[in-house]
Amino acid sequence: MGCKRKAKRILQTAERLFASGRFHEVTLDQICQEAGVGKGTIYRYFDDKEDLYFQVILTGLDELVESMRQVREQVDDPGEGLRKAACRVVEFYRKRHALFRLMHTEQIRGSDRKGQMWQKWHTRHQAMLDVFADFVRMGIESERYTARLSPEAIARLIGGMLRSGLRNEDEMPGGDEWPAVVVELLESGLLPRENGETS
Amino acid sequence: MGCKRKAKRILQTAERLFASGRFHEVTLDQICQEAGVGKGTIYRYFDDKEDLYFQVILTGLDELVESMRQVREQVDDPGEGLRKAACRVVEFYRKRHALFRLMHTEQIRGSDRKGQMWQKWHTRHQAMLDVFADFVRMGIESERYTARLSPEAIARLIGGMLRSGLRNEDEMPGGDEWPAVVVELLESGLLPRENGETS
Amino acid sequence: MGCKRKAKRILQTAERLFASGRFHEVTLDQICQEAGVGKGTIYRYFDDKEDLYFQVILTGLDELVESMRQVREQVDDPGEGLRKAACRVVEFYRKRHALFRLMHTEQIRGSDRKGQMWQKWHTRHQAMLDVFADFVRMGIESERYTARLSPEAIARLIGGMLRSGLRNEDEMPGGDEWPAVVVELLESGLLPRENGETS
Amino acid sequence: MGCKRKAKRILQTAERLFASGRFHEVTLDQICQEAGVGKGTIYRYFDDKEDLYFQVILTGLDELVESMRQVREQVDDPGEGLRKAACRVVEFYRKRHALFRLMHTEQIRGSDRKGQMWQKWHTRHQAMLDVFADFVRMGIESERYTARLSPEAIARLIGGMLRSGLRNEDEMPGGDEWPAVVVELLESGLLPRENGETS
DNA sequence: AATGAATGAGCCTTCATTCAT
DNA sequence: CATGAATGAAGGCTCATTCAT
Repeated sequence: MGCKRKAKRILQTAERLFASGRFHEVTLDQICQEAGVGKGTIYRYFDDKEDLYFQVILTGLDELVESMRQVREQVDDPGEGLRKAACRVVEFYRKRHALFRLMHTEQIRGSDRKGQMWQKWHTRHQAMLDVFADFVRMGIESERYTARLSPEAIARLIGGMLRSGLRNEDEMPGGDEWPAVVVELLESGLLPRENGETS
Repeated sequence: MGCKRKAKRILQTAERLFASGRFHEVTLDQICQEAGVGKGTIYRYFDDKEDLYFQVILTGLDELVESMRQVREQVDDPGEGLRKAACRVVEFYRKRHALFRLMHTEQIRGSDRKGQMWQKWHTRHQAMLDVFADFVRMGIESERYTARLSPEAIARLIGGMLRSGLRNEDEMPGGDEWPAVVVELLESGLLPRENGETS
Repeated sequence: MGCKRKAKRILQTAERLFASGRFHEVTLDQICQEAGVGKGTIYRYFDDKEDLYFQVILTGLDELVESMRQVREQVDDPGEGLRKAACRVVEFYRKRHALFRLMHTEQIRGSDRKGQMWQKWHTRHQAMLDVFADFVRMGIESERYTARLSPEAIARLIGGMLRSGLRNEDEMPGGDEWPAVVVELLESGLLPRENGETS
Repeated sequence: MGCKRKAKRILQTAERLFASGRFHEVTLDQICQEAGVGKGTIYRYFDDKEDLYFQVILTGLDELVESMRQVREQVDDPGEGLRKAACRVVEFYRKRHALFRLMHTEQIRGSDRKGQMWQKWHTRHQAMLDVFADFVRMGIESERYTARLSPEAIARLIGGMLRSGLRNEDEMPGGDEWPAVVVELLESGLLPRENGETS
């Protein structure tokens, strides 16, 4: 039966609200009100407010990770892979704008339940970055790329650039191309090349 | 006389505590306790908890901006400028680790007082990025650099990479060199060069 | 069901406590404690402490006004009407001694929410005095009374006398008669009459 | 030396401010600010906030009592005495409008220091009313007045009427005459007289 | 004597959580 | 299962009072 329908509604509403304000500025009253459920219902599906918060994030990240893995399986060329993956990330966060803010909140390390949650966040975030890292590694192993940094480090740098780009899309080139442009910049660098071709 | 001494103490304590937990997890009791001042004293120097929070951020950013501007005035070469500026940012955040978390929290836009605070944050953040953008522009105008992105956009990308690097310094090359390495990567790109020189 | 039961309990307790001390001397802790409800419950039924305060007053005044209007509908003779109305006022305040203090507190004029509350207070207070004024007007129109003051002014004077009497009932004639005696004094005056009849 | 100057300034400012809001709405910061003295200075002349509050009231009442006693010594005729005393009260409160609100606040009975203060208030208030009572008694003893109420009770009634009149001067006859008119109403009554003359 | 920065007890208010219906 | 009235712990904030200068 639609017993998970309500959980879904709660998650969606929470995603929207948590994105519009800080944790302590969003009340469970707001969430259950806008989700159209009773306040107690939240506690039937989630342990507490913190749990709901993390479920929103983890559920979202799961979708993104799944989407990224498809790219890795479908593309062989490192450059194309990085570009597609980058576009995939940006597309995802454009649609789920609310999630964007949540995902990149600084985590608090700890050993309690909250710490375990961040552990899960870490795993998924890593899984997403691994797609970038895999393509970079592929490029290095095929001697197409050369770099003084590890694939993992480069993956993080890509992540950082995409994040900055998303936060300021108005400064980026229009359309859906900018993630590709960013990746190409990383491939070619700022210094002009003799055989200037990039892709 | 040391009439501002207390305000300083409060700011420092608040910086440390706000960095160790989210806004709502830090109580004014903690702050005044660890700062060694009475609770009311906080309100002599700051409007309220929110104001204190912002002052911590803005005060920190001011220091960083000042430090960055020195680089711009001391260095002429674009590449060296970018490297030094990048190192300056990383050095700053290493010393003020606590500030790092705070500075990159997602801002909430608004027209009220909180919105005005974020406006100020924006101004300072922009001023910091402008140093990067200026060096990039310098490089482009001297035809040393070539890029399909605006200097401002590239500045943001650098900022994003540094942020990612700082959050995962263990994955970056050891020592104080990695910011320079990151800048060099951006300069040279991943694709191998015929005349392999980098800087 | 008894969903308003708690609000009633809160109002009654607040009436008693507010009457025993000034606004700032009564704490919500006292109120909810003595009312046997949780502190948060107060805020389910009232906006804040100030609102509770005004609701106590307005609710009480409503009862009095209702009681007064009955007198106006039941009595035709001006003198009898004034006497009965006066007795009604005094009886009411004797039973609701706590309310007496509250009702005659000086109001603060203003245009904010507090001002609106006092506006409501004014309306009800006026409605109560109108009963007196109506009887006086009736007496004047039937040429039974003659006066250099408007019925409204006389109504206020009656109100003032009753207030003074209530505050010092020990100086007034015993029993329930003194309000009637006061009205009769106003009717006949202090100067002796040739045909000494009073009522 | 002018060491009492400051106390005077504080009293005057406090009188104005206490009249403009309730006890808890007036802060010592406001008072010392508007009085142009340091906050600590208040405590050199007054025990605490409560003490200052009462000193404002008592000081004012003392002036009024003094003024009333002059009337009693200068006038012999009961009617004229009552009229002059009534006018004196109204004149006083017109000039010291701020005091009016304070003087008629309901007192809280108690045995502590606050209770002692109200005791003093009572003494002065009684002294003021005694002037009215004395004239009434004079009238009764000279068989000019006849009444079923004691002179003290009638004095209170007069006080009550004047209070009501003051609170609603716009409803009273214009000019300075209305206190006299009120007293004359009490003398003559509402019922028409055969030999209609009043004074 | 005068000042006003500093204090901290105390209070209002919020809101996550519970549980009777 | 769902609800939302009730709860009370917790925290932001105020302001009377003190005391070093």
